[in-house]
Amino acid sequence: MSGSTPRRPRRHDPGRRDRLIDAALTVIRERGVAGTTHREIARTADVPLGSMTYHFASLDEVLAEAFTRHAALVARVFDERLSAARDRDAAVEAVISLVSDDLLGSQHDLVLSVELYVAAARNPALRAVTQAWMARSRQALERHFDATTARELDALIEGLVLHSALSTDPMTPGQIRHAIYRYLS
Amino acid sequence: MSGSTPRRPRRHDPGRRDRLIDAALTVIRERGVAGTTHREIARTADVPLGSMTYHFASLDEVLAEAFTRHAALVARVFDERLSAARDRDAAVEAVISLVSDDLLGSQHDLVLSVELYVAAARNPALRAVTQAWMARSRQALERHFDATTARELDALIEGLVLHSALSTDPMTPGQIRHAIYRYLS
DNA sequence: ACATCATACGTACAAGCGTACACATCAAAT
DNA sequence: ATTTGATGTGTACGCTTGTACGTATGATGT
Repeated sequence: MSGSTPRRPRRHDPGRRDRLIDAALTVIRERGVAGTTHREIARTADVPLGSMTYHFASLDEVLAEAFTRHAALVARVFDERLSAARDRDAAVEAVISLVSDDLLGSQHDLVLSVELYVAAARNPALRAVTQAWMARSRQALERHFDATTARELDALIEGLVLHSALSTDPMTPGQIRHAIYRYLS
Repeated sequence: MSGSTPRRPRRHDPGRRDRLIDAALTVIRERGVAGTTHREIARTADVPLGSMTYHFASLDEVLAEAFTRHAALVARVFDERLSAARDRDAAVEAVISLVSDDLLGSQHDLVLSVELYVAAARNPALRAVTQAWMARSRQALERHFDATTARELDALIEGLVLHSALSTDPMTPGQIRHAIYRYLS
């Protein structure tokens, strides 16, 4: 008999704030920023609504933290891939793999990035997140390319990924490789 | 004395639907898709709220029509610039001017495009609009470049514009030119 | 002059939202 | 054992939203 209602035995769990940020990312991925609400995040993380206002001052704060985490994750992948390359040829291959495997591999995360761009266009706090992220990926590229090339290459990558992700007919790894090689002459 | 309340003498005006779509575009530019509501559009166009539900079945329909119009406007600029070019060199200059002057010139319209991308990621109806638009700009490029080059160049343009628009330190026309020339070897 | 009916208007409503806040709970300090 | 204060919970409020719908209006065909 006893409590058939699934109890919520979760008093005092440290790291709940972290889980909420992860839940927020999940919700943004699935429903977009527009569909991201306190209630939806709480439901996803299986915590009561009140928990949101306890841990965050506002919904904007949640969004900012979620995007910061997303940016950090993507930036880390950039760093790892590029720091493993030991010469320029390897760096070029790393970039191609980055685009083909990491960025285009997970459609979800790409949309997340574009959502961040849009949100940043309206919200100055998020703008800082976007810029820090851009700066970091450019910096990773500068390990192997001069500053101008890094910037242009970064833009090309952005365009290829965006174009690809929104098209019904995404670019194949071979086409990605072709475009990058052509740019790098 | 008489009626200090500004009257609304606007019975029977044909083309109101069109004006509403324009007003919607204005609102999207200024407040983003998230801040676009029936009431805000009505206020901008100076028509009563009821007029919205009379002319459009839903808010999504308004958004779709607004984005379609935006896409058509941008595509037209592409066509005009590129059809005026008579040889490949002129086409390259046209592309550079397109990016530097038309796209980067109006910050607002750029954000509008990115908003469309995001909206398209969630809404299949808008996805069709985005794709038709992409197809058309690629087709304009194909007047002067082979299909592969057109696609890659289109992506590069997208990346340059996006990157530039979101950066505190946008690219100068000179930098745009440099990037495009480098890609086109 | 009159009837008709597409067009336009104002208002109301249910749903969902962010946020506030009083109360419950429990780990740690005394 | 008792106190205390941080942490967690449930509920309620005020607001905005999309949309529906009954009524008003006036151009048009007769």
